[in-house]
Amino acid sequence: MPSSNRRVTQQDIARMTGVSQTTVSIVLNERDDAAVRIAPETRERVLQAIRKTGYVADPIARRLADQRNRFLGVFTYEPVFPAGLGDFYHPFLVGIEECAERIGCDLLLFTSAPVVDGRRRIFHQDNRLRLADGCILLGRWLDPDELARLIAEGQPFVSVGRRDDAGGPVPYVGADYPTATVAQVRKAVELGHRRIAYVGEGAGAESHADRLRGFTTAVREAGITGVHVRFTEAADVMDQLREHGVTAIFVEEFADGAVLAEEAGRRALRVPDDLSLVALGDPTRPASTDLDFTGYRIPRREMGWQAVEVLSAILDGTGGETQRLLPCEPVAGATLAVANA
Amino acid sequence: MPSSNRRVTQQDIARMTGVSQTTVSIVLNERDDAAVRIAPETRERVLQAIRKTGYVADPIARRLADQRNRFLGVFTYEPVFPAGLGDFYHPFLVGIEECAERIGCDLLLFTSAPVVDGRRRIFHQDNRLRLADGCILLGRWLDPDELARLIAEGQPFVSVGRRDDAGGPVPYVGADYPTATVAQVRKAVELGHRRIAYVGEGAGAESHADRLRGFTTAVREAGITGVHVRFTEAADVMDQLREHGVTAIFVEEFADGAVLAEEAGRRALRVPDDLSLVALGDPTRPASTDLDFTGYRIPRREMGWQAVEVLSAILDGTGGETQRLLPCEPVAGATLAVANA
DNA sequence: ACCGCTTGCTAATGCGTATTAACGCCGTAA
DNA sequence: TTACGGCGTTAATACGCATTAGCAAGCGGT
Repeated sequence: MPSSNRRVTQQDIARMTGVSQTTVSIVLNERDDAAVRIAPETRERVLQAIRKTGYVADPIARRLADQRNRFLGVFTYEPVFPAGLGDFYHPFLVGIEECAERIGCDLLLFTSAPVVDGRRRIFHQDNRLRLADGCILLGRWLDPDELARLIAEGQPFVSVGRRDDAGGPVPYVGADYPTATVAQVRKAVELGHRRIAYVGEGAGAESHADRLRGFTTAVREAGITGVHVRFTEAADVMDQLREHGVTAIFVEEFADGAVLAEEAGRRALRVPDDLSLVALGDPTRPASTDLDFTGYRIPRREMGWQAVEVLSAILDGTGGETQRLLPCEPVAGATLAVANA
Repeated sequence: MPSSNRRVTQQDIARMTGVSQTTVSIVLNERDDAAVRIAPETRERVLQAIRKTGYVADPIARRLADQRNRFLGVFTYEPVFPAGLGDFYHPFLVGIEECAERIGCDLLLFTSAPVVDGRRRIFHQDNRLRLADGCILLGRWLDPDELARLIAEGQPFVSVGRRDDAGGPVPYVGADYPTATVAQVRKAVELGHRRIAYVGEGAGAESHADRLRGFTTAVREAGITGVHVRFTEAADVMDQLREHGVTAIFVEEFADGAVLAEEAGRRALRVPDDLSLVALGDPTRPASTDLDFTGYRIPRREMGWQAVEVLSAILDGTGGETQRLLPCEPVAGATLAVANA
């Protein structure tokens, strides 16, 4: 019952028991080496003092000695807890947290990263990434220059989502968009579609490029016609698609799919009877629709989980593949049907 | 370009620059005492080395020496990122993150706290709360023993949600349930209700007790009849309420309200024509209902924000009220109408 | 009596930072 | 010439813990 304000330290316990601080540390850590041992009665005396005072080792000092703080940083260009609902990032974080809990690490959210030109920056006046043992990077698009610098500086990190090389291979856990997209196109081909379209950027973020690549590959493989249309305005896009005689549309962004479906309705086109729609992934923006879209699901939670797993392996120096692609789960849905045009 | 795995230290910078570790520390902390000063050119040399290496002070060491590292801890008894949707805690975290970003602190999520007896514990073998400068505690119910210990040990923390004294006043930012509840009851009274009920625990968590207290106060004030029924099964509860001739029900839990509305429907009772329903706060569990409930909204985001504000004040030693109650915003809704019984 | 071995413990050190006291230098006043 | 004070920097230390090397005592064997 020390009324003093100061925390009880091993030194205090040592003095109370008439032993050295080292002894207290040894007893605490239950070390049973041949090299260092403590007589049972001494051990008991120390333990009693510990119990009496309610002593707990200071985690800060412990980690100083450890050379590891067991913090995993989480960096996102947007706020980690977005204000908007229908949150795309949430599942990743669920996986990240679950795995972090499992391996006994705390998560450090870099909320203090200053916002420049409308988004956070990794590198800035005082880059706090180093505060953690390693970091998870989250975002549809990561600045290649910043990635390159991370690699050059040898900072342990893992990206959620595949990334192109940036002056070296980038450790990542991504979704296998090409394979998943190819599967969707094949399904459409089997249903008789011969003129299909990819609607979206198809470039910029790796996840977009990967989808388009899968689309293009499958189109060539099947020997059918595939057009690529950037999304601008629903009416314009739909005009173009109709001109090309497209019967199935593959949308990069779920939300764009919802908008196109609406436009189709306006033109008295039934989905999927007159026009098929396939959503290449989950909504990244809120989208309102009653349709049960055909497409695939990004294994977000699993990606988060495995990203932490890979990071952990990197930190432990355990070998292992540092680039992983996870399969997307197909969703049957109700917007893809037999071609009819 | 140090390819070594070790993190860069002040000592490294010092060696690179040909100065002492002390000098580096001084430059870093921008100390401008009369007692200790550094020539501008030396300072510049050091700063360049720091920039080149991307050095950041080890937060652990800093905290050991300095007692501060600009981390704010966030402790929750449940996972911070819950798997379920319709997440009750999310808005609190949005506010917490926003304010943390504002004051330039990073957030440390204590995901590593081990689960004992089905929930996380603050105190255990190595309590990591101290790793942060201060902590935000989140949860419907916080163990009073753990709170008492936090207070006794003088750990800086703030609870989101009002808490009873635990061996001393608990710093908190809570919602003013009593006032908000009184207002709802008064509204019902004005509409002619004379026999009303409170459905819920009304005890245990402070937030429950506060609601019931408001209810009781208002009932007494109005000189009407108020009964308290614990929620068990919808049918049972409804039976009891009908026996008492209740015309307006105040539910502690939104979800229970939804269930009761359903039960009412089963008995051909129209809401609100035959029976009024008031929800005392937002859903804490997912609830499916088409009803636009009358009641009030808990200022969750604002509570999170202000909790960080209070914590920051505590850490700075700035005075100020450490117990705040925020008003709840009334929601007109469509489930409270003129009494009819 | 000496060596060698075991047992039980401690002194010393390092981890990375912040702080304090002090040191050497230079110029100026006494 | 000496004393002195401002300037720029550093050596030393503390923080609380873990770890390593090593010390002292006891004991059996030659």
